[in-house]
Amino acid sequence: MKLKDESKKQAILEKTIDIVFEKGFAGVKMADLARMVGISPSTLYVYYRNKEDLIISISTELIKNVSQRSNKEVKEGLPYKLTLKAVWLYWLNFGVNHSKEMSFLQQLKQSPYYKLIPREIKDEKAKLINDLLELGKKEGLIKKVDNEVLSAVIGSIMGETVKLILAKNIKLNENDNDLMFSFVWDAIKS
Amino acid sequence: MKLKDESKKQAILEKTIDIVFEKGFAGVKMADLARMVGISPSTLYVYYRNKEDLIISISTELIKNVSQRSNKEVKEGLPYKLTLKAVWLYWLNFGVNHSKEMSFLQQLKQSPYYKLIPREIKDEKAKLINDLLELGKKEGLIKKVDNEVLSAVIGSIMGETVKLILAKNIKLNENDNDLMFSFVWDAIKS
Amino acid sequence: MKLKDESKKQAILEKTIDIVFEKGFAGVKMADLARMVGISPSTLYVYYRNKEDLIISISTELIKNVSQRSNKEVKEGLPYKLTLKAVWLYWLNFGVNHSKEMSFLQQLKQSPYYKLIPREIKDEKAKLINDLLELGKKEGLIKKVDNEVLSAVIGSIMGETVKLILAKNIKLNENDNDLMFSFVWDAIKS
Amino acid sequence: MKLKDESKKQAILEKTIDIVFEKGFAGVKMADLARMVGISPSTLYVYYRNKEDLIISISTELIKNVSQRSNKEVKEGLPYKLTLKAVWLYWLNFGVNHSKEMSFLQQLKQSPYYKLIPREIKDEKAKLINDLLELGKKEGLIKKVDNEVLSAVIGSIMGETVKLILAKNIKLNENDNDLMFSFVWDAIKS
DNA sequence: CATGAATGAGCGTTCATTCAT
DNA sequence: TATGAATGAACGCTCATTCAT
Repeated sequence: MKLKDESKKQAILEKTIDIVFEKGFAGVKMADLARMVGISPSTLYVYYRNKEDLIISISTELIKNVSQRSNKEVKEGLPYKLTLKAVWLYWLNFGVNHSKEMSFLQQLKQSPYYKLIPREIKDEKAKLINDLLELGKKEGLIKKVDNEVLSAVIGSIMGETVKLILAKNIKLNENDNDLMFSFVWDAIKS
Repeated sequence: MKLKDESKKQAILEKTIDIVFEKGFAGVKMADLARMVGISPSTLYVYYRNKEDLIISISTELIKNVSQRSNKEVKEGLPYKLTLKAVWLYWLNFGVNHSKEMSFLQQLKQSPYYKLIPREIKDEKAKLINDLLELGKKEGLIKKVDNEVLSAVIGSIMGETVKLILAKNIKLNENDNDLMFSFVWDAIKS
Repeated sequence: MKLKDESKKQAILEKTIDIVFEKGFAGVKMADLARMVGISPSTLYVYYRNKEDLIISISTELIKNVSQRSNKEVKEGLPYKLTLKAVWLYWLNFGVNHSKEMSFLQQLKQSPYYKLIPREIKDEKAKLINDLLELGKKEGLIKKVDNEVLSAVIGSIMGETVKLILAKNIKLNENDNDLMFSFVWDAIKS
Repeated sequence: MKLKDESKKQAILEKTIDIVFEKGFAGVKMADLARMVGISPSTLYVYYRNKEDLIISISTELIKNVSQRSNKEVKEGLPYKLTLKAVWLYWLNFGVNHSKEMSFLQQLKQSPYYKLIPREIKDEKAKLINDLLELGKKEGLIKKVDNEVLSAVIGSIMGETVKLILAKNIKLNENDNDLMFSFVWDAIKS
């Protein structure tokens, strides 16, 4: 398998996500990863300085990707609750359709690598939801609680919801969407 | 250091929890653990067949302990919401006062060891809350949703809440209790 | 080959010296060394924390050994020149009969490990000769030059002399001894 | 960076000497060297078959350079001791002013590469001093000892002297010159 | 019961070298 | 001539596990 430049980096990224999904961060072995990509272990070190750099770079790339995409879900002019719902649904769908990436990001937060990711990258990911929550609080629509608490609650509900949807192999219909969002909305609305 | 059987097993359990709290499951090294307990690495194999057996046994023991304790919190004759709140508060307090055990159980769920724990043990942990949720649904007080979904939501909110309380070093007062429980109740009530 | 404790450490020491003699410090490979001693590479790490620790420990041991032995060569009551000659001859003989150890110590000085050896160990080795040189200067017998210069000159002459004796397979007789010492004495006498 | 053949070879030579001075022969990494020269590692293989060839070629070049230069220091008609002193001083000055090259040549002698250098090149370096020593012996001025012994003594004293001068940052004045040379002369004179 | 000694299997990483362009 | 990409062969080191005592 002779792939070129960027596509090889892409392959490394994908296979790493696969491994983390199946075996967690501790299961990422450079030799295994290389074999899955179809390259020599030493070739990995052409692209990344070491394992840590590989994980951090891939994490950063992933966070940037999903952050950019979810920003596009915010349409002007919608009522607050619907905007929040749109973002929520986007993330829920993303989580269901990109469960490996979602799993990667969740496991990342509890891995020792998380603290090594540049603050600006982390902030980028949190900015959209934080802005939304601030707006909701200013309009008196949601509980006046620390953003960290609110977004942790939302995030954890979403994570578990995605896991359960996937585990039970449910297709999301309109009713399901409403139900799932009601957990969030009811939890945080004032 | 001369310890009798059971107290040595207890020491192993405690030190393992300490390590998982500080470094996660990947940080549990048989040699380190033995040193912390004050015994030889080979002695660990007198008590447990191998590392997996050690982790599984300790996890099982821990789950049994906390399950038994929370059962005692259910008093007869209280209104439903208050019973649920009592259980919630018990767990919240437990999480705050036994943060290491709590952390262990949370990390366990995402570790490769979780799937190796006997189903009956996992069920035992879930039984109390499942019974409570069934009751609530029968009385029409909470959303008619799969118990797994509901308990996952409750569990995840609690986990994050405990984390935040500990991170911010907040003492729980009556108002905080009410606020935190409102997240849960508002989320699941019908 | 099943050796016990101290004899195994001794075997590691000897084989390490052999390797340094034949291939220099850069040629010391943990796996090679282990094979030569007849143990597993990981067993080396039972005795030494890592390669650096192994080299430093062995160097320290060696320096201590030879320092102690040469101290015994100083007899009271001899004229200064003869005392110096006795020490010199002791070292020359030691160098010829323990050429591997000698080579080890010389190569050590130019290896990156030298700076990691505790100062007190290095001082111990230099103390005897420094004391002798100080005495010689006080009695007006040798050049009033920095001890470091003098001992470097003596040491370098000795090192080269030993090398040449070995290369040419010369047996030392009384005349040779006198000749070799004359290099040193003539160089430093005032 | 566009360099012509010879100047690129010169750059490789200089940077190699720099590396050996700073980190020793074991510290010469083809990739590092290439980066310092401003070329690609593979370009090194356009100029040299492999690392060994590179080291040997550079060593040979260096030996030739310094041999040629010191030959010019021998003026006809001077008394023997002064001729020897002139050569000695030339080398001492060379060692102090070209400490990197000097260090390279000294380290070379103890590196595994030394035995791979053609005998004729080594002889070329020794020829001048050997001729001088032969002359001295014929005139009955210096000890009738093997040239190798004598030149090793002279060389080792010089090496240490240069090291000490550099370490102590001494400027050479007339007295110092005399003192240092006295070590040599006193050692070898008959 | 307890352990000191030993190890095999594996991991992350380095580096001289090759090769198609 | 020059090089970017790739790699095989090592190397230092870790760690769960075994075994004789």
